[in-house]
Amino acid sequence: MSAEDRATPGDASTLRIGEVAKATGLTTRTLRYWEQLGLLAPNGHRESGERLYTSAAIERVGRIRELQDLLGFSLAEVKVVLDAEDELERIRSDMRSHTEPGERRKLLVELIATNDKLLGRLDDTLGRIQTFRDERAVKGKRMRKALRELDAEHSATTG
Amino acid sequence: MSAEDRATPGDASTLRIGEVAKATGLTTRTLRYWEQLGLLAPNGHRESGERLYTSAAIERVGRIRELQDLLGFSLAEVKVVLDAEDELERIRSDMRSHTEPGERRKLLVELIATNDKLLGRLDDTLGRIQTFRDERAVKGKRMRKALRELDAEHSATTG
DNA sequence: TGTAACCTTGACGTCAACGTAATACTTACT
DNA sequence: AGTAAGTATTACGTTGACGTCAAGGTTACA
Repeated sequence: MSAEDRATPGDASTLRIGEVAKATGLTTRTLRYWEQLGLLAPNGHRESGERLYTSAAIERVGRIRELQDLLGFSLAEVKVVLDAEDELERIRSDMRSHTEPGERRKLLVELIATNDKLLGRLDDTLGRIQTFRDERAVKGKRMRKALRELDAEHSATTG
Repeated sequence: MSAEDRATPGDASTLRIGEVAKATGLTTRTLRYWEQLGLLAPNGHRESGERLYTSAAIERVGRIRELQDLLGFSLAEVKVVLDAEDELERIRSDMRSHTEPGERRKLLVELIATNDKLLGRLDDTLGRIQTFRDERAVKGKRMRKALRELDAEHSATTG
């Protein structure tokens, strides 16, 4: 019967959904929801229907959180990025497969465009946050100066 | 009757809510909602109750959007930052008021702490986005290399 | 073998940040 | 003065990203 299972169920590196949840700090609900959105699929299922993951899922969760929290992407946007990454991985591991060179080239060009677009977006965001940061730094200096003046005034009064 | 109005209603620089909306690209609903949250108050009202703004409101909207979109702050977090900024402005314009120096100093120290905290958060975010960006750049280079190799292979076949 | 802990699939609830619609008054323009 | 366009308030609807039961099957360990 173990031959029926897809995800090497006896394997020590096989994780149940609760284990992935615990390892990532997410809830099982979130993991199922993300699966529903096509962000994170289990490696396979047992006959009972139980989801089985590998440790790669944990890394993928980290990637998703990075995009979600760090860059403020919606899960739909995250999916676009991850799909591109997956596509790239597929192409790279599939490089000498039976796929036609023309087709492969087309995919690559598409990926490069996607990547460049993302890079542009990142640079834009970086620039704007940098500007904002610098403004803040200037304000901080002004505030410290005001504080020093206040203290000098006080010591002049009391001294 | 015009003497009853608070916000210099005949003034050319006085804006109705729809004008602010048009100038900022927001809806009037959003402006009223933000007002409800204490983020953006009109400069005054007409007797009819109509809200009246100045161009400062437009700048403030920009500031809110910056915090909201750029840094991914919730409107509650935005409020904290804006309140601090307002407080600073009040202190600066009010520097020789009747407020006690001790009190002013305390406020200033508090503002500096808030600002430093925000700066730290910004730097953290900047660093992480930078890392992410660099990863992407590396991947881009790899992709371009793969593309070149693909093209070289093809020209070798056909040439 | 029992049974507590875990998993499954629904399905309804929640919270932020608005959208949208209804009703009534005001402003602006002809 | 008439009327279209704008505004106010109130209130219910929506969307994303989950939380939280409920009912029932499965796993794992004593």
